[in-house]
Amino acid sequence: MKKISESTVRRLSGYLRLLQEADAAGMSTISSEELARRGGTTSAQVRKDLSVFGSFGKRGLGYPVPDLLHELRDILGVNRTWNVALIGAGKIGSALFSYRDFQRRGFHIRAVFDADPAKIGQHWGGLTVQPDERLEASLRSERIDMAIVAVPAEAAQAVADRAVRAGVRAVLNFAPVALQLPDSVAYRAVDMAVELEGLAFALNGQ
Amino acid sequence: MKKISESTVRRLSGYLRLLQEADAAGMSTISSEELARRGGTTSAQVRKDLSVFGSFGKRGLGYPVPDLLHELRDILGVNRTWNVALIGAGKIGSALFSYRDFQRRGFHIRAVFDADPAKIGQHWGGLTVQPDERLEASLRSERIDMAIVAVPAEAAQAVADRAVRAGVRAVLNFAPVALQLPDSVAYRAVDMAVELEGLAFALNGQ
DNA sequence: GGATGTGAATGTCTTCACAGCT
DNA sequence: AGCTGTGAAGACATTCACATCC
Repeated sequence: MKKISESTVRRLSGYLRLLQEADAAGMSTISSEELARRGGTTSAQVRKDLSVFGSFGKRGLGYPVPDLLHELRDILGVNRTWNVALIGAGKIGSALFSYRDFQRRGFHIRAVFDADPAKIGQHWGGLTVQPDERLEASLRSERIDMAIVAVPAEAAQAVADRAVRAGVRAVLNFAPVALQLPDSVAYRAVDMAVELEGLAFALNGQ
Repeated sequence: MKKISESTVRRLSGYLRLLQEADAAGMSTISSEELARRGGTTSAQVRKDLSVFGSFGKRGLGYPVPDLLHELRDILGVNRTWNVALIGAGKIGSALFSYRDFQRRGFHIRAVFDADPAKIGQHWGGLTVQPDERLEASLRSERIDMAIVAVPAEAAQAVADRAVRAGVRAVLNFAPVALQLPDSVAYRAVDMAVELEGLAFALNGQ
């Protein structure tokens, strides 16, 4: 199978959201031109992105919204449920937890961990914040697929290593540090400082 | 001046952080090899990235840490202070606000807004959460450079438009929607769903 | 000796443009 | 007539490899 670039996958996520909106709005068909306009890209790009996975459109008409929606869910792997653990129950962890859109999209938070005794034992939704020591046991018993790392920078590499040893195959990192993980683990990082510095750079050159 | 790609700028942010760590650790010099290893790239890439802006290294030795740190701050535009407004005082807004690393890095939150009467008037640090109606006036009087959009998806485009009309030149968007803004405005988006779907895609193909 | 800086080569991504369906 | 699907061209980014200098 052909290798798909990260930017392509990011755009596919964008198309998925646009199609959900179009579907909710009752549109039965949508053109590459329309997807491009709303997603901030070009129609040729949209067609190339989709053509890698198949021919979903009808010439002269565009793409049937419900079908393409289904296909994109398949492609991205969100037609199923993923078990997610939240490591770190601080400000960011709590904001992420209450972002219920996750659940709706099939990412179910099954466990929450923290090292702070004041946090341990708190009830979050139907879950109890577990102590750091329970990490390995709980990740295994809950068959966690993905770990969201939301601990201080100093602690991030250590918990990520432990999560990977406990069978986690994907990590989403919010700590401001570049984690070193085996290539077999899918990795994404969200870093506010990087984004703000990117904006500063853009403003700096006028 | 040569156009710099977004991925280059992202890597420069990474080098900046690594240099801060190296500086704190008392290292006086660092090689492209070392920066590459810690930053997850290659030494040739590091040298190419830096060479666009000048010759900062010494052959046979590497890069002088304090000098390169200073240069990178200049390049990225973080040797000065930026005035930031936080639009939306919900869970994400509050997590972002308390992320004091911003201040340390020169991004000062000068104003917070929300449309919810229960939030308006709350004291956050030295700031008072202001009503939505005050947006334009306050953005102008505080000379806000950047707006962080942390409102629900439905409200995001409208507040972003108003912020831009009030003179904001950069937008960091946390709402799960693609904002349409003039090219003159620097734009970055952080979207949890996109990241999680990227991980799901990676796991899906084994 | 050792690591930078950089053209040249290679690889990847995007845009063009049009044949081919509906 | 309209819009997709796709080779070919073009633009862009990364890697190689080595002359250059401390």
